Amino acid sequence: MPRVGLSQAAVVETALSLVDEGGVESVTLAAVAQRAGVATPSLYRHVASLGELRRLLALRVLDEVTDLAAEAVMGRSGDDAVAALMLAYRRYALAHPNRYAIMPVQPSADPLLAASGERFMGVLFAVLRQYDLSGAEAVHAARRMRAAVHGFVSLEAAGGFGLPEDLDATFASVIDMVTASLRTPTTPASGTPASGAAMSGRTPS
Amino acid sequence: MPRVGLSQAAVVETALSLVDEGGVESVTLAAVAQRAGVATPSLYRHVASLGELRRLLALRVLDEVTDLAAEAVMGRSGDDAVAALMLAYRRYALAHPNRYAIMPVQPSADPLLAASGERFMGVLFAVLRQYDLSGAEAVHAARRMRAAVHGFVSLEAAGGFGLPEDLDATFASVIDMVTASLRTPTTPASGTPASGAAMSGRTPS
DNA sequence: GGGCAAAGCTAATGCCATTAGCATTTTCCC
DNA sequence: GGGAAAATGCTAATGGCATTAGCTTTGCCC
Repeated sequence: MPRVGLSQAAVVETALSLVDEGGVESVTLAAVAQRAGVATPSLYRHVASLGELRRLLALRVLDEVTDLAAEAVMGRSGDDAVAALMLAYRRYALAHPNRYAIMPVQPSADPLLAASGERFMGVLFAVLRQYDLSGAEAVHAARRMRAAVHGFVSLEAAGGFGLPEDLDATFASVIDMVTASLRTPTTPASGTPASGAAMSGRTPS
Repeated sequence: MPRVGLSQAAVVETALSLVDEGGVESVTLAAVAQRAGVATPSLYRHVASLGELRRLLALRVLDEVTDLAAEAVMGRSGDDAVAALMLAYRRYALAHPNRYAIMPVQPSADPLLAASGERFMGVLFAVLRQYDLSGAEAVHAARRMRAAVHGFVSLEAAGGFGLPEDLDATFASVIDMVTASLRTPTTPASGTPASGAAMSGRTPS
């Protein structure tokens, strides 16, 4: 038997091609093995289980998104950096919708993903540096940004926006919405949720 | 054999309890059957397949969210209505995180979900009535709102926010971010909104 | 009380993940 | 170069699950 010369990286790569073609649910060890030209149990030499393979796929996606986001942000600051980050993020999800669908949402819960999750969060916070945000405000701001991009992009990648209106235009308005909220200082801690809704009329410039 | 007296509704209800306890992946026909006190193949009298059961679960969640959102909005308008809608939406997701995880993202694609999806979208648009939005602007606004709530809430329900800062406060700022963007008229026609920040620099490739 | 549809059951099939144990290849050390 | 040791692959077997086929029983309607 000529040995195939598999490796964990090769297994993940094969699985990734299955993700791209048919989404996560099409990733079975049987399918990966067939595509790799190997019997199913042979995969266990490179991967502990189907579950681990899935986590490795999530890691790959997280790293890809982080790399693109980090690169997009370099040499920019303020609104420009935020926009570049969000655009790069969206570009990835549109280019690889099935990959984006397995973007891990809570990487800190998995030791395998934790470090990459830190790096990802680092990029988000780095982009906020130019705004004058206190520690807690920066956290709220990063969460807003993440919620907005992830929300838009996950819906879009899943085909969730049915109407014909231009999605580029919507996303541009999402970017504006986020950057405006970063420029607008929040009223510190005065009770009711949405209390700031009262203070209207900050026009973004 | 005393007949159990199952029905599609009862099967869905049983499956829903499994969702609450262990997430969607714990919903197997075998588990539902066991909990219902019936042999697995008996379920096929009430449900066409596991796939259909999953879609019925998604329908249920979509309807529950829509009901709560619709009720929250009644008798309110403007920022107040938007805040109430978003808060009710979040309240549902926090009360039933595993249910929210199966909230259908593209209901229009499934005949079973399409009508409920329309109703859901109807609530979103109804809430925007008080703002002076053109047709296209209303679509962009509804998408922003949906992206922001869904993004925040899906991340939160999945445990995606690891830092200790108060999530109620973050969500309040998300509401402010959205309402502010609704109050701020977008510059019409002369280039897309955010064209300056968003489009000025695209990262290579 | 007889018949009929609905609701349930058992048996069987096939796919999948996973484990155990065996064969073969590669590596690496001398 | 040669041989042990580790790494890589294989076949066989197990058990869970969804699904189908075909049979039995129940409940109801007249």
